[in-house]
Amino acid sequence: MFNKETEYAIRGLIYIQFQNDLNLIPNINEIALNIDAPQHFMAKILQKMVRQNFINSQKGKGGGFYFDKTKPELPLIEIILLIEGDKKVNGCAYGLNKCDNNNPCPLHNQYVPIREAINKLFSEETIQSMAAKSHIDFKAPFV
Amino acid sequence: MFNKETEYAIRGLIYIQFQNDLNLIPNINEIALNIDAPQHFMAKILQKMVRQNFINSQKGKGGGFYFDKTKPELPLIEIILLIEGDKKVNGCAYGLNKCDNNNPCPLHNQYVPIREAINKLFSEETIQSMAAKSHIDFKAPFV
DNA sequence: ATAGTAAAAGACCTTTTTGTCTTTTATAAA
DNA sequence: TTTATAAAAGACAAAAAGGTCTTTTACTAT
Repeated sequence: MFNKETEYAIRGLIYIQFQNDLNLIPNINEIALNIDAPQHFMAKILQKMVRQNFINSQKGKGGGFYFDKTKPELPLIEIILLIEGDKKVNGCAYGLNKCDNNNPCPLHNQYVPIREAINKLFSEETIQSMAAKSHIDFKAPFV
Repeated sequence: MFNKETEYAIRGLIYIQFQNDLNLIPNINEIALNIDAPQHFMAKILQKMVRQNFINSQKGKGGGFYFDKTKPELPLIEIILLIEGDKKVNGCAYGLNKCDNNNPCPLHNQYVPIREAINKLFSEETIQSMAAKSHIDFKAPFV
């Protein structure tokens, strides 16, 4: 469904939120280890998240990553759009650049409702709602 | 939704079927041109389709590609599985290797019905049913 | 037969994605 | 104020996806 970068981003953010809920601020090392992502690749991804203001970071001893609790929840779709772009979520499955009700590709009519369901799911589901569904035993479920 | 190879494969096969319906056997040059794919890349893809027995080919003057009319219709899912593999269509969106009702990822319950709808669509829709929905004016809709 | 045509095959190249390594900068605790 | 720590930055490398070019093989129409 998603590429690696998006997958790591989602898992990493959920891990951060999950730890934040326990009043902890995890660092990259810990995050990468627990969500099974390459450490430095994960670092780059989280830098991007910080630049986008999805999360905050703290340098130095005791530092790490955390969500601003005063901000609204972060829907998955924002992460997907940032990393994979609009085509991933609104593009034509057949590859037409303009594909709509007036100019439908051979898949259009059947595909549209599915695409809408996907959009709905990823707009409603947030990092916070997903963190709440996660297990305490977060470790190594990706093997 | 799909990678380039799958997209070209689907479009190419539909083009072939569409021309076959007019009693024509298109060659690679014509196919690539009309579906807006790179010629030699398209050639490789169609070779794969021939090896899988999805289509037949004919070398020499007047040659090209065609479907065996005595065979059943070709569902999209077979092409997708061949090129992108099972994960594309049955993988966990969150990246778990085992994700099921007993061991659900935070997206599982909401994602499963969508995945099933996608599977249903691509199992029911065939190259032949899509060719039947295509326009005579096949050319250059991909710009 | 043979000449022309079109697919098959395979070597090669480019771009994107994924991943690694090293250096720099900021911060907090001692 | 120094030291340890952790994020930021950026150069580099490997692998995968996407694409090109050339040669070989097979076939068909003449």
